[in-house]
Amino acid sequence: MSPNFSIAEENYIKSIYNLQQVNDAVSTTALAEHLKSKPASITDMLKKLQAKGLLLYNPYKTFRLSKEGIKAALSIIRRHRLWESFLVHKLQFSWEEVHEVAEELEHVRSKKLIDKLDGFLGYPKFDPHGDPIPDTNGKINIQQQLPLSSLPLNKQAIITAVQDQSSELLSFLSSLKIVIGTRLEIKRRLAFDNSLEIKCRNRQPVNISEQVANAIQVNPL
Amino acid sequence: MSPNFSIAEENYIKSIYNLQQVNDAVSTTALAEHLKSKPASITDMLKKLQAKGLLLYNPYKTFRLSKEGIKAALSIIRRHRLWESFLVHKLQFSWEEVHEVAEELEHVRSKKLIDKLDGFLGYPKFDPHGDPIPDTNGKINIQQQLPLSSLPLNKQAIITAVQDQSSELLSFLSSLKIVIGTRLEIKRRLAFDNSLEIKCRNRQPVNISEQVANAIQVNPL
DNA sequence: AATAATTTTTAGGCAAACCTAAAAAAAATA
DNA sequence: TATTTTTTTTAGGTTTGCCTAAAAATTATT
Repeated sequence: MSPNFSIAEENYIKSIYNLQQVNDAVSTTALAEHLKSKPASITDMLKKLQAKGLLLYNPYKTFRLSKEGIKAALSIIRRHRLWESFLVHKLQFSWEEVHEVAEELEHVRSKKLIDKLDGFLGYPKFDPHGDPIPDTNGKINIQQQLPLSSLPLNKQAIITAVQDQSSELLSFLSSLKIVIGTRLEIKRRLAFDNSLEIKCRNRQPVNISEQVANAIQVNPL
Repeated sequence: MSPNFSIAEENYIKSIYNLQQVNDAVSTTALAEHLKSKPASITDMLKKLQAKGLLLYNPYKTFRLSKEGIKAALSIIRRHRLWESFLVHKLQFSWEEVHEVAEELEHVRSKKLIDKLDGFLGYPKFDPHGDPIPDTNGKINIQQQLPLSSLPLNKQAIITAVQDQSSELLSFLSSLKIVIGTRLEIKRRLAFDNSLEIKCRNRQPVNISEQVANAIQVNPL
């Protein structure tokens, strides 16, 4: 008897989950931006989610999902990622265009459908973006994390975190379109300074220093 | 630029389409029953649909979809029937349990998704219930209708109508679990009385008289 | 044709999910 | 610490889609 949430609620739950993966707790403004809505609307929904026991929330403070909320989030994320896999592997959608469609499909709430789809796809462990797919029970493969500098040559990996107090590095990387979630591999390792030539999907390779590579955490696929 | 309808609107359009297939025009009460809602709610929506040019409607009279409305209906029905096919043929859902899930999937409005799904399924002409699937342009195969008595041996067909004033025949047939929509084929034709041995899917064959076979209209697959 | 019964619409409300503008609280700064 | 700035919440409003109860129109019956 897993409870049923409205589409709006599901979107909030998923967004909060995604944001708190990065920052541990979420602010009203951040969530409003993520959902392209207004802070006042967020407050409305926070109260509803808290009343349902999905959210740990004190007025004027940041908030995060409860155990229950995380369970709900993982089930929504499972649906999303399985549909993305279906779209790419069965319907030949390209990697970039699946998100929007999966965003709609994920709201079809039939456990049987999703479990059958999972089987049809061969119980994939990762979606086409390299993100892990939670299993029927909501268990998600803990992402193995290592510094980019220790990633073997030509092995694909996803950026999971960037160690950076100043956020200078973060903005440098994001100017290169390298952000958390970006999939990349190392094409070359230059011996004289240990700098790396990295390649993101279909983009031109870029060169980064050993120090930067040490600060980037990745999850090998 | 096909216009986008809300889920509620789509459900109304589809129900009106289905009802007017039987009766040519639809009444407020009939639609309310079909949608499990109340007549007053129907009136509300009728005004909206008329304002959008989807409905031919005069207050206190029966109504029907406009050209535009039929076009919209066919696109929704296309989605529904393709998803039903997917569920049965790819995910091994049984024939009876697909409707509910397809009811949700049909509201995912991505033409590209549906056209790709169509290709993935091999451009099926009929859904698992035997109902015809409209093509990308909304063209639907007109159901060829003939009396069961003229159906060739071993050719599958779907019952589309039963000619019966008294409804005595209808209740007799439904006691045999033979209703509109039932899929069957003729296994034997007995020469001495022209009675037929018919077989429905995985059930035991039953025998029906020539008169009954004349009253049953079918659509060969 | 007049009246009764049924069907449909109108009127007024409700809940969900959003919004803007103003008030309150928290955080940053002088 | 006091003040300013930023963030969050409250108050009140909108739209969509539904509801009930009463009024109006249509249909059926006498």
